[in-house]
Formats: sequence, structure tokens, C-alpha cells
Amino acid sequence: MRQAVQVLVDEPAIDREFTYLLPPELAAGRVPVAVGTIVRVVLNRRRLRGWVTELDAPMPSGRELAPISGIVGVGPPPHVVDLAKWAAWRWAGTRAHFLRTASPDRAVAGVPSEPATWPHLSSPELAGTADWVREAWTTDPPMPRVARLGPCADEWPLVIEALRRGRSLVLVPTVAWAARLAGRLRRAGVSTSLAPRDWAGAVAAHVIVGTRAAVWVPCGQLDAVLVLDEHDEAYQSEAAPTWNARDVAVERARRDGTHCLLVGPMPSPDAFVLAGQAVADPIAADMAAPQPATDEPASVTVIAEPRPAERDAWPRLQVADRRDDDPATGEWCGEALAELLRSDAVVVCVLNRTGRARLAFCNSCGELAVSPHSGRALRLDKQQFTDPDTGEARPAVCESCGATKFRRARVGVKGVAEEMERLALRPVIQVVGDAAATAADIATGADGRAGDAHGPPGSRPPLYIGTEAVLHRVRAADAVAFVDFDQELMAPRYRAAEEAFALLVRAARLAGPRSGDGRILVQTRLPAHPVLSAAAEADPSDWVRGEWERRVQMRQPPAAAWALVSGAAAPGYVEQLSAGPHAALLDIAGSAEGTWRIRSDDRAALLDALAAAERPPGRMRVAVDPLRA
DNA sequence: CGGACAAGCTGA
DNA sequence: CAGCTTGTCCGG
Repeated sequence: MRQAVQVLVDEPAIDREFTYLLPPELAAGRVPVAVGTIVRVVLNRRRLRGWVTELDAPMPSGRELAPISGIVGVGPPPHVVDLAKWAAWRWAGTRAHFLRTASPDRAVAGVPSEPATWPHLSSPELAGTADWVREAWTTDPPMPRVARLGPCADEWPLVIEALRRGRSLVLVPTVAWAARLAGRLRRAGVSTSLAPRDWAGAVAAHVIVGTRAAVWVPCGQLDAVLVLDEHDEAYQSEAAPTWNARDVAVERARRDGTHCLLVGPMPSPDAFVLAGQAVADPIAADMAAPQPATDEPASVTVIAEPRPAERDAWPRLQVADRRDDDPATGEWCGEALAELLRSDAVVVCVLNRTGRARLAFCNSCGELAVSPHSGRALRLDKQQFTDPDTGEARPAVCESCGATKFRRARVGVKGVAEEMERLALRPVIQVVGDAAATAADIATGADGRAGDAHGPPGSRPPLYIGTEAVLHRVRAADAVAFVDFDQELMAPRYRAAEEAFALLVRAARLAGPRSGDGRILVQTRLPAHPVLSAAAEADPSDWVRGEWERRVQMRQPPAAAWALVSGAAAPGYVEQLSAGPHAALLDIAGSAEGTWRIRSDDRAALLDALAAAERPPGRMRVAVDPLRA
């Protein structure tokens, strides 16, 4: 009896399964052949990698099958192969894309055997004290839960609580965080796998720690899933398919019948949708979330630390109201910031603009210099204006009063840095983009304080200024100042407020808790903005509720499902969608640059429609619920 | 995706 | 009509 298997080839453009013969000598080889095993096949004279997706495929009649040409190594286990199939539907991608992410970098001949039980946690370092979160791990039936943890709070007790349940998966947004946590766990004697470096080792580990790809670890049944900083955009892929590891984690936990805890200083609207979909009986009316199946709002309870603890996990937030300042002067620096800069504190300033001049205001009459043709603002370069549309240079003369002196406003990092140095009388270090600063620029002292490595003893610590990259590259500061926070709050993106809050979270970690005198200064003309009140009071619940209502009202993700379709094949594909069976539930809008936005209140209907529509030949990108739209 | 093959274009 | 380009099809 000859055995045939189904093989999905590792070629996203093909994304099809083919039947191959499994020769007996390969079936009896060193690597066991199972669903997920990585094999080599010849398709149309091409040698390709592929994954076994079915072991006993029906033998087709009237066709001679080609044999599998070799076994490459162990691949993702069957339940992960199935999870990849779900993800391909969820983000309108190919199975091959997700199976690649779930497969080891290099050929793996075998995996260790799974321990039957997990060791009892005995070391004193493993004594957990997160009573407040324990109920999250005991609800029956298990379900995804949302928990709030202040930005400066230690995640360790939550990790210990997870470990008590058994084999745990802990996702964190950055590689550095993963490495730090894995090291700490190993030192405490816990068998730990740092994914994806230790691909096969995950099978035998008590805890698997990693960034977004870690959600695809090849281990078996999980007993607890923990996603830290679940709001972080690093969990979502920017390239299509725009999959999100947090959402995959929730689905994986659901399939394992286990608990999943979504943790962060600010529960994201997405977390509420994920938890809300799982709520059968409303536990408390803390937050309304959609339940598409029944159209009935479910209630999601947010688990939070006792108030004093959460409050202490935030730095003090100082709001510098700039409404009284004259906008025409273009001064970037208010009194509170000036005072901070003149002090001896290590200060990190954030300004999400690079370069020097942006807008020019007349020194005598305050008029904004604009192009007479387009009405757009002119850039002031040295003593000349540059027209933003034509690039044409013109003399710097005020149209309304004839004066020739201008001052720049909305200056970028470079311009502010120059003035800051004069104002603060100490060195200013600029951090822009990823490659701009070298390690030496942001060397930190033994205690992790930025600035200790600079200058002779007794000299004043430097100031840092940069785009938000500076928040990733300086490890600690006495204070973080946002030069123009309105730019974040009012950015023309549907997630602007959420992203602004995420910046405050990053800043909070640099500044440290209020007990350590940590401090964030925010210059704004919107001092009552809910994002600012949330951070000032260390309680984001009002803001999160309002943000959710806004998303519902505007039909934005995650309250509604979006798919952005672009590329050469997009017109034909969108035409298919508008003629398909789900068309009535879809809201299709074209845009100028050959991009279509398909919107639906019913995510499943949208995803089914995307999967069912035929893809015409040619390149195409489908971004489901993209971060930027 | 990339090889095969068919249909279309060019130049002598 | 050879020799080349361009387009469409399909893979086990």
C-alpha cells in the first residue's frame, strides 16, 4: 500500500496543496513524518520546501504522483499548522506566510520530549504576591481577561502567577525585554525558552518568553498565556498580512482551553473586543464591548491593582498649559520647561519632528508667511523663504507689513536643540531615527542613569532631544518632556490618541515612579484632553471608554473591520468583492492612490468575503485592520 | 513564483 | 519564417 500526503508548498504566491507519494524509506527515516513536517518536493521542475498538511491523502486515480524528494526536518506541530490556517483567514494572508513564521530557521532533526509535569515553584524568588490578579487565572470556563498594570510596576508577580498554572507563554513587545525576563527566570531556576532562538527547546520549557513570533512556538498544550503591554504596536506586523500576536495568543489560548491575560497600563480597544467576544455572562458593567454574534453588548471586567499601587506605578504628570502663550511668537519653550532645562536634572525631550524651520512668523506683525500662489506655509531657510510646492526661493519679506525679520515656529529637533543649548547652558544630544546616534551618544552609567558617562565629574548632565526614538534609546532620566504634545493628540490618524498614550507609557518608564520623583512634563494647548487626565490620575478607564465609543461612532477598528486593498490586482479583486454574496454587508470606498477601503460591522463577513473572492493575477496587498490608514 | 507554450512583432 | 518579446496558464 503506497502512502500519499498533502504538501503545502512554501511559496506564498502559489498557496496551494499538492499530493505527493511518501516513499517508505523516508517514512521510516530519522525524522518522523507528521502534519507540519518540512519536506522538499519538486513542483513544475522547481525544487521547493513545503509542509505536510495531511498524512493519508486519497490516492488520485489516473495520475502518477511524484514522490517527496526529501525530509528537511521537524516543523510546527499539527495544532500550530491549524492555527496558521486560522491566521491566514483572520488577516487575509497565505498559510505559507504563517507557517514560515512558525518554522525553525535551520533544519531541526528532533525535539526533546515533553515533561509530564511541571516542577513545583519553591525558590523564595518565586514567591508571588499578585493576589489581585489571581482570579484571572481561575475563572471557569477559561477566557481572555484584561488587566491593568502601571507602567513602572514589576511584571514579575504576574509571570509567577502564570507559572503556577503550568506551562506558560509570555509575550513582550521588545527583544530586550524578552531577554531580560528570560534571564531573570533562569536565575530563579525556572526552565525557560527564549523564543525563537531556542525553537525546539520550547517543547520542554516551563515558560516560553519572546516577542511576537513567539506566539508560534512548537510546544503543546499551554496552561497560561500572558501578553505584557498588549497595547504595543510592535505586536502587529506592518507588512501585510498585518497579523497581531496578541490576537493570535488569545486564539491559541482559546483552542487550548486555557486562560489568557492581556496586561498593560492602558487596555487597548482591541483587548476589550477580544475579551468581550468571550464573555458569556456579563460579570460586571465596567465596559461595554461588542459581541457581533448577538449584537448584545457584553461587559468586560478590567482587573486592576489596588488604586494606590497603580498610582505609584506612574510618574507625576505635569501639564504645561500653553494657551496663554502667543502662538505667533512660535516659542517652543514655556516657563515650566525652561525651568526644567536650567535645572541639573537629566531631561529627555521628545519632539516628533526632524529638521529645523517649518513655519515662519513675522517678528513685528506676527503674520504667518504663506505662498501667494497656494496659500501654504513657506519654509524659512537661512534668510530666504522656500515655497513648499515649487521649491522656489524668494526673499524673506512680510506680505502684510514689509518687515524682513522672522522667527521660526514648530521647529523640529534640530532647531530646538540649537536654542535649547543656549537656554540650558549644557550639552544637548540629538537622537533622531534609528541609525543617527551611536552607542556612545547614549551611553549609560552603571546604575542605568543616562548622562553619568558624560563629561568630567561635577559637570552638568546633558539634555537629550529627539523624536520618539529617544524614548527607546535612553534608558533612564529624571524627567521626560514633550515639547509639543498636541501634535501627537491631534495627528490625523484614527489611533492618534492611543499612540499618544503609548508615548506617555514609554516616557513613564524612563522617568520612573512618583516615589522616585519621576516626572513627565507635557506642553499642550489641550490640557483637559482625556489622554492627559488618564495619565495624570493614573487611571485610564474613562479615556478607554470614550475611545471605544469614538471608534464605534466613526466605525473604526476594532469596532468595525477594515481591509485596505491596493496594488495592480486590486481593481479586479474589489470588483469581485462587490459582486460577491457578502456584498450587502460591505462598504466599499475607493481612494485616490489606487487603494480601496472595505469596511464592515461584521468582521467575519468581511474576512469570509476576502477569502472567497478570486485574486486576479498581479501584485496585491490586503491590510486587515491596519495600524495606519 | 517561474517554466512552458502560444501568439504577436520585427527584420531580411 | 527564425528569433525574439509578451502574455497566460498551471503546477501533483
